[in-house]
Amino acid sequence: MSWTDERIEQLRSMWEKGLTASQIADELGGVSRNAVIGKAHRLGLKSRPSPVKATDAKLAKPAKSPAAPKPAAAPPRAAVPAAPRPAAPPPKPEPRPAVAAPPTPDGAAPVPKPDAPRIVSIGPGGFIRQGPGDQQAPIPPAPPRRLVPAKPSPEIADKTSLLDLNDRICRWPMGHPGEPDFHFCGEAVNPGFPYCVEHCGRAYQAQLPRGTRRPPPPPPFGGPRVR
DNA sequence: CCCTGATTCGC
DNA sequence: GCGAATCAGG
Repeated sequence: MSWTDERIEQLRSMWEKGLTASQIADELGGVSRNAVIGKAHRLGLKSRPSPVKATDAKLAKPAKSPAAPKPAAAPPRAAVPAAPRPAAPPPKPEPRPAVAAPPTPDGAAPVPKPDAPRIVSIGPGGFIRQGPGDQQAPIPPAPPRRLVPAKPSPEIADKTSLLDLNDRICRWPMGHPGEPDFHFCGEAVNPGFPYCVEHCGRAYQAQLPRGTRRPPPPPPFGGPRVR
């Protein structure tokens, strides 16, 4: 497997979400946990709570002198033909961070405090969608005033692969990356958005005042795993 | 032992 | 640049 832009973005997103390297490796598939960590460091995004003691700048390490941490003659790294390791085991379930939903007493006035914890929605690839209040500089190119009803397109019997993606078809992932039936929505996009009208509704969700319960939280990657 | 991330270094 | 091997803490 190679690090395509798509996969790098998934790595970034998951890494910043706090998923472990193993989980990320599982989601991406075809890469080891070490590969994920290595790539993350190469990307510059590093240093999340590590079990290993972070070397404090002030703390000098007496045990390790810069003179010769590792002498030249140290070939324990012999190329031993190890047994073929399973390249890509089937992904395993992963604990999804539950959406924070502070209980509001019935009848209580849903007054949104400025610093109240936000309920965020998760988009495909694990992006954290911003609530309306977080939109500092509106990035959406041209939010349409009115959403047209999604037109069903029965002729999408064929799956839309990664190679089929372009600027005009919906990139919403269906299934999970690495799995055999993983594909993309492929519907015509909502103009100005990377997704079709239906999936724009999943990707961009307005934050409703407290107390109002909306049906289902949007699951990333198109839904919970079925195993 | 298991897990984690960090680092090294041959490729 | 990549990632297995290795290290080191929890």
